[in-house]
Amino acid sequence: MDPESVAQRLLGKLLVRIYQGARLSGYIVETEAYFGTEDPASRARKGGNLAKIMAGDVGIALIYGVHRQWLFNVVAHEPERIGAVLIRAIEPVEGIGIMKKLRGTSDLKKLTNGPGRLTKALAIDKSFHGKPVCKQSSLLRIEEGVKIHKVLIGRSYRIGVSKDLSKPFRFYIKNNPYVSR
DNA sequence: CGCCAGATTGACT
DNA sequence: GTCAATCTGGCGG
Repeated sequence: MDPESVAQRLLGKLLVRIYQGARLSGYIVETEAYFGTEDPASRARKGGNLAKIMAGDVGIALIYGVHRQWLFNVVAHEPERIGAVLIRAIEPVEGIGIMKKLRGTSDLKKLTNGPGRLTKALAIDKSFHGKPVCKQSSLLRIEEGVKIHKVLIGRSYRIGVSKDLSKPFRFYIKNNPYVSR
């Protein structure tokens, strides 16, 4: 399936991290789709390891490091193509106390409302790079969540990229307080 | 191994 | 709103 469709379908799903035996989780409320050579904002555009992973098996975690943060993506694309979905924000559900400790803040609204923030709150680092997120046994996985009605899904251009495509590829749940700024 | 751009965040005016 | 710290990844030498 193409990244654009997957990005929308991931909204409302539960992102689960098993951390020291405890469940940390949150509903995915904001995503962005990234492509291959035709996407000026994608690092896969220039080839390299990231492009290889983005062209490989779907449902694999891709951890991308930038600005001293880890950004969490899931590989998703059609056969013979390149693509991934960036998870930009989640709504905290389980293990909120532990997440606050990992993030070093008690402000619930700012706990996971950004790509770098949610990886810190869930203790996601490069050790998850290349690991599957669709397996029940995985320490980092995506489970069924709540169903999001189509009319509640907003769409905009991607955030923070210097050169975007001519079509908006950011998706978020409208009126949800946990989407990024 | 050095160089440089960048999918961010948090502090400060 | 503005600004700079800080490090990963790709590439050239």
